[in-house]
Amino acid sequence: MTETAVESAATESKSQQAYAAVKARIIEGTYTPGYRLVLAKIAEDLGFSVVPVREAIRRLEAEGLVKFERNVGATVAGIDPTEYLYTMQTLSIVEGAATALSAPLIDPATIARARAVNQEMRECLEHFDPVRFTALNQDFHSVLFEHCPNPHILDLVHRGWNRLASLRSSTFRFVPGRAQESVREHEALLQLIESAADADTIEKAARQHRAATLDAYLATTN
Amino acid sequence: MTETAVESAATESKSQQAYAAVKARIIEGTYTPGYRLVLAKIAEDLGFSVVPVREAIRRLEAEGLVKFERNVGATVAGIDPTEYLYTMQTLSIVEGAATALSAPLIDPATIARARAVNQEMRECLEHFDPVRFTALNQDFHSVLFEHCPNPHILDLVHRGWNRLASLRSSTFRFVPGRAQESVREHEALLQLIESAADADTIEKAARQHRAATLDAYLATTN
DNA sequence: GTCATAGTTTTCGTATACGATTTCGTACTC
DNA sequence: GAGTACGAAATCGTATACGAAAACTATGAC
Repeated sequence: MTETAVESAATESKSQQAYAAVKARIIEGTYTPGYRLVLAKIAEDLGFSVVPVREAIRRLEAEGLVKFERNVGATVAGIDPTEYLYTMQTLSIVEGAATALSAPLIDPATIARARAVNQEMRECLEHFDPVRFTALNQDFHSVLFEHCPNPHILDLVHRGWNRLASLRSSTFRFVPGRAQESVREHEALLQLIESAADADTIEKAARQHRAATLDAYLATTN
Repeated sequence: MTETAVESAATESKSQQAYAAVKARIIEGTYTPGYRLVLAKIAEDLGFSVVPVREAIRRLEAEGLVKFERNVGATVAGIDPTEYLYTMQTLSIVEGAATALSAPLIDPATIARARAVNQEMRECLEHFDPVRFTALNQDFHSVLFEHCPNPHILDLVHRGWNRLASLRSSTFRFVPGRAQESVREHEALLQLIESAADADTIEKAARQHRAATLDAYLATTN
């Protein structure tokens, strides 16, 4: 479920390849926030010309991963705490909605898989492996969203995740105190889904799950 | 508040101009869904070369207004009823959230302005002016969102609106029966905001306001 | 009359080239 | 020593050009 680096078949356009390559580098942390993305340099690294690279960068800009300034250039976006707040708040809303929409379509087997992921997360806590924990956290929700009936909302969720991923090596980090609660909330969420709770209850729980992490962050800064 | 056609100052990059121009044409209905956007042709129309046009089209694709297929070309997106459902559902969620977030920041003067817009909408109903009604409807919500504290969510709202606008001349239309209810719901919403109702109540009302239109549409097709 | 096939045309995809703008470094002035 | 002005370098923005893929059309076989 981890994103493979993808040196995809030549059937993909170069702009597509450039997009995937730069995006991967941002998400995996090679290019950290503030890193200057010089078109010519990236083009040379990837082995093709600037036009497709430029297109890729603009696409990343549309997703909020890159900040582009006219006649100046592109940089990896966003260490701004305000931006973090916006992203988390938005994510809280769309994740809540995605969970509520998906819940009625989740079968017991899927619940079991999600529970297995959550169990792994518990183990990560014991061995203190925050990187894997974060990845699993995303996997957990991905499992829940597998049958999400609205791809638009799912897309918004993914965009939010990407944004957060790009902030990985910045000031916004894994909060140890939250992690244990997070695992507990996951289990509570699964039980709500199993018991076919009404959409509203599930949405609130899922929303709160994300919002609590934001609150934990805000608490550390105030 | 209506979008002026904008033959903006030459201080804007051509790709930016192309983006605005094509977007405007889609939203105003010159390019209807299915219309084929040939890069070379648009470039010639606008008086510059294909590269910036290409970039503009890709940007519009990211916003969902255009569908782009490798080695085939671009067409104006989306008359698909499914797509309409996704968009409306998403819009219901993000508008609900935007309204709830904005509500505490709305002052009496703003309420008054919103009410004035709503009054105009009532008059539009009497003269049967659906085009203006639709525009005013957007204005109404724009007024409410003026102080929305989360620009990301506001951006999602605008994207949804643009998508809907692009569908204007398609099968999804002004539903006369809904319009009267819509005006009533606007007033109810204003009263909730005035009375400082809790965020949850406001969010539900705003969400339902959009969802009801979707339901009305679905009722006509079933 | 329908289907398959080959050739033509259209259109996209990307490389290269050059002009425009910004930035950075240096020298000069106060 | 601080600030400003000028020039050089870096980088972006767009035009043009050509190769590649797909779509269209016409021709022929069954």
